[in-house]
Amino acid sequence: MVRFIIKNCNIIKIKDSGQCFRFLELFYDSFLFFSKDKVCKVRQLEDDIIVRCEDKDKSYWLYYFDEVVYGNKEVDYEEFRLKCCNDSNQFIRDSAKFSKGLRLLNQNPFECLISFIISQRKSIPAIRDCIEKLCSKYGDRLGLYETYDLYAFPTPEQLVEGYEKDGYKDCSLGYRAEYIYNTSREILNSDKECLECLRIFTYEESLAMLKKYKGVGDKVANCVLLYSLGFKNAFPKDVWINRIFELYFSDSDFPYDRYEGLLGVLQLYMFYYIRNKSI
DNA sequence: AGCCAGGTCTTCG
DNA sequence: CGAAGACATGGC
Repeated sequence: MVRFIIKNCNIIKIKDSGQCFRFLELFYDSFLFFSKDKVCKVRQLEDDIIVRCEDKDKSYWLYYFDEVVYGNKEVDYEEFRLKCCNDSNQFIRDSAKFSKGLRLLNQNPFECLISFIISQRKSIPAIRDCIEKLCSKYGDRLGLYETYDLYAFPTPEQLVEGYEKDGYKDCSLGYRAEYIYNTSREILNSDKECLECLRIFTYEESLAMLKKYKGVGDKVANCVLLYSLGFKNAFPKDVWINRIFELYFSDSDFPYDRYEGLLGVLQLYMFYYIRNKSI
């Protein structure tokens, strides 16, 4: 096991930001986070987090928490947030003030894609519930932590087999089951984990390729680009963002230019703020 | 009972 | 193009 600190990072805000679904609350400041077939334990300090994981997974989790970025330029989150705190629009200022320590994650692309296919017309607790059912039913069992059985996210192969066996029965997926099956099958049949390759294409190219999967529209595709493929300028527009635009911005005066390159971080701040401010 | 949930697909003009 | 309906399921 290895331990390391990530500075200026708030795991409680991250888990409430709607970008990831697989975590387990052990205590108010202590969580297990899951990604693909890996687990780590995270504890919140004042402004930083401590991560504990297997030695071999250290670089995986550093990347997951966007602390180390291969190829791309690293984001100075606090610098960006302070810039947002100076915006002329009050909603942007309030969102940024509320979001100190929040950051984007680099999730596994397949897991992210399936998760956001499930997300359509479901509440966040319902999404989490569906995903956990898929994992415990079709994913590899990782072991026991205290009283919890831990499972990996299913591989494309496991999801293909699972649907052909029982159609994801009892996973509450409804009409999404077929979307998940078709997507998993296409990915399995197209030269292994082609999703990772999308990093090297342009935003427009990768967006178009994701939208070819049935059940993946503009919003889901942008979530996958932003939360798993390093496209930090992707800007998913869901019902909440649309509400924000109606309430706080008159037609097309959103400051896209001012935040060009990191629009996805601003989107995260606004989504997190509108969903959590009253709590 | 009826509406909504981090939408997308199909169909029709 | 843009608008309108359909789509499974569960919670309130």
